[in-house]
This record gives sequence, structure tokens and C-alpha cells, in this order.
Amino acid sequence: MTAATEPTRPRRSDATRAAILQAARDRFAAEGYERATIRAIAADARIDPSMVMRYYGNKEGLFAAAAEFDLRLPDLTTVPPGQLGEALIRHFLSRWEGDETLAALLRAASTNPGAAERMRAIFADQITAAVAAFDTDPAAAARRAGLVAAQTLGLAFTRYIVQLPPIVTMTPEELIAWVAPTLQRYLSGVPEN
Amino acid sequence: MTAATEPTRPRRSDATRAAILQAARDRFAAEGYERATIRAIAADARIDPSMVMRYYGNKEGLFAAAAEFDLRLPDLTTVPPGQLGEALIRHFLSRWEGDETLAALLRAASTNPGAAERMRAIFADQITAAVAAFDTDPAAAARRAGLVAAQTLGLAFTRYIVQLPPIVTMTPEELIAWVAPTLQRYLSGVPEN
DNA sequence: CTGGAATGTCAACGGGCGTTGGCCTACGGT
DNA sequence: ACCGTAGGCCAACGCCCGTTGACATTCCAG
Repeated sequence: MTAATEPTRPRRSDATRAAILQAARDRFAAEGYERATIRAIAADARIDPSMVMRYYGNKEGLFAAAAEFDLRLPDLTTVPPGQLGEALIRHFLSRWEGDETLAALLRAASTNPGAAERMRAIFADQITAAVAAFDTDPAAAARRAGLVAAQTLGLAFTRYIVQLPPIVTMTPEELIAWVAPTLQRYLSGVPEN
Repeated sequence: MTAATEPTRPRRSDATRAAILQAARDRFAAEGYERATIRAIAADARIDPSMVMRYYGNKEGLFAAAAEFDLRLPDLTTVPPGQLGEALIRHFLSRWEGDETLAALLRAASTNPGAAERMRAIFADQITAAVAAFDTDPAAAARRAGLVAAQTLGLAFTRYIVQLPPIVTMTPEELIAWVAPTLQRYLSGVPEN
């Protein structure tokens, strides 16, 4: 190895890398994994398809880079216990509107095993960890996290992918009003009332 | 035209047609629209790919035939109002387990506009019609139907497509116990309560 | 100023896809 | 027994895909 280079000296190609990643997210979100072609992504980014290969190895590598996603869940222990549901759904909605990474992940997870695995990891790990803060039974916490994921992903699926008219039409505040109590019960309630 | 033939005289090719349809449903459900190839479907059905074209015109026509789906919702007016949620989720679960058509539709709806349109039609029309039986405000009924679809499709998506471990592990009865109250509130409750 | 590394272009490959049209086979009405 | 026709196969077409390797250009350290 050479002597330690400056850790973050900007490379000239960083702009290209970023352009590719942005175009990839757009295409993956709009068309899903298999319909989004390397050639179209490269054209959007105004470079040659071979550059995509140089920087990301292959299509799977590109998707892995483009679908990097963090729910950025807040620390639920600082939220009043009665407002957990509202805090969660509010956070999810604001996290999605304006970041198409989740749409890309959702579309791709339907057909691409790697994307499905990524989705499992994100929702199982991150939500379960957040829930585990106040339900100390691991199995119960996982179940609660799964139910939250089911309601949450269902909302995202119908609003952003299928675009079911009544769900698309509803304002964030309306959605919050309806869904918050559901999440609240999944987080802290007991089954069958 | 010739004189009216017997309306339902079985053609010799009916078995082939059915085999193609079954193979198509399997492949579409397992791999989604674009990964499921006509060639693979034909191989599963042990016939030549050109037969698929002869009988279904093209790939879209085949999918349209394979994704024919009816929720077969029961008449909700005969259900005690307090058990609407449980009746619905129970019906959905039994309708899905063992019929992969919905999985095919779900997977395909993520990437195929026609499949998404079909999904919208099924859930908007059929559920809305069922809900309209006891909420006479059309806009409110559509909203309730949308929320039911969101929760329901989210459950299907996490259980059959993404296969989120805690959701896959739960028994139908456990799922019913958790989800029934949610649907009950979406059907007959008021927001933020 | 110079030479090597970084950045980017170009043309082509092998392969799989949906789809087509021609040809063979065997059933079944007359 | 005949033969029209429905059912089925085969080979090929044109297209687009992911991916590759050779070549051109730009940058920057020495």
C-alpha cells in the first residue's frame, strides 16, 4: 500500500457516480428491477453504459447501491406511550414523500429475491429494534414489528405503487388519523381487543 | 355463420388451454410478469411456445386470462355489524391460501401497468360495493374500502411476497385476532379515536 | 514537459426474449 | 374410406438485454 492518502479527497468521477445513482433510483422506482435497463439509466445520466459496469460491477451491484435505505426511526422511548402510533405513521409518511428509494425497493422486492431480502432486513431489524425498547419479549416484539410493517407497507403499496384512488386522494393528515390508532394497537395492544 | 352449434361442446384443446393457464399462474405468481417467460410456461405445460400465442394472442393476453380473479366477497349485510372485520379478514385469508392468482396479481402489479389497473378495479370496485351496502355516503365508502385494501394487501404482500418472518410464522387465527379489529374500525369507525 | 493513471467512448459479443409462418399429424363428420 | 380442419411442432426472425475489451481523451504528479 502507499502511504495513507487523504481519506476523502474528492475524485473527479464522483459527479458521474452520483448522476448514475440518481438515474438508477428514478428508473428502478418507476419501472422495477427488470424493466429498468442499464442502457436507459446510462442515457439518463448522459454517460456510456459501460461506465455503470466500471463503477458498480453489474446490475445487481447498481441496485444494491441505489436501494440503500435507512428508515431513520426516531427513538421511541422519548415519545409519550399514548402517541407511539401517531409518531410512527407521521414519521413514515414524511420519510417517503420525497424519497423514491422506498418505491424502488417496493417495486423490486416483488420480483427480485435480493431486494426482498433487503426489505426483510430493513423492516424486521429496524422496526423490531425500535419496538424492543418497550416490549422485552423478543417474540412478541417481532410480531408487533411485523404487524406494523404489514400495515405500513400496505399503505405504501396502495398509495405509491398501485395508486388506489381513495388512498392517493387522502391527505397525510387523514391517513394519520385513520392509521395511527392501528399502529398504536399493534405496538402496545393485545389481540382481539 | 353456420347454424348455432352446441354452446358448450368440449373442444379437444381444452386440456391444453387449461394446462397453459395453470402453468402461467404458477410462473406469474412465482416470478412476476417479466421474469415469467412464455417459453418457460410452455415447457411447464409440455407444449410448444407457439401454442400459447395461438390460444392467448400474446403475453399480455395470457396474463389477462391467468389473472382473472374474483374476491367472492360474501354479502356483508347478513353479517352481524360487530363481526364485519373478522368476517372480512377470515374470508380474505381463506380466499388466498391455496389460490395463487392473487400472488400473481400482486407481483405483477408492481411492474405491469395493466396488472395494476386490474388490481385497482378489483379492490376499488368489489370492496367499495360491499362497503356501500351500509355506508351510503359514496366518498366515505370509497375511503373505507381503500383503507381495508391497504391493510389487506399489506398483509398479503408481507406474508406471500416479501415473506417477512413474523408474519409468515403467525397462524391464520393469530392474524385474524390482530387484524379483525383494524378492519372493523376502517369499516364502521371514525378517524382518530 | 511528460508519462501514466483516471475517465470516458465505441463497437461488438452471446444469449434470451416475444413472436411468426410453414409444415406435419391425426381426429372425426360424412 | 375420405379429406377438411383443428391441434401441434419446428426453425427462424428481429430485437434488446447485460456485459466486455480495445481504444481515445483528460488530468495531474514528477
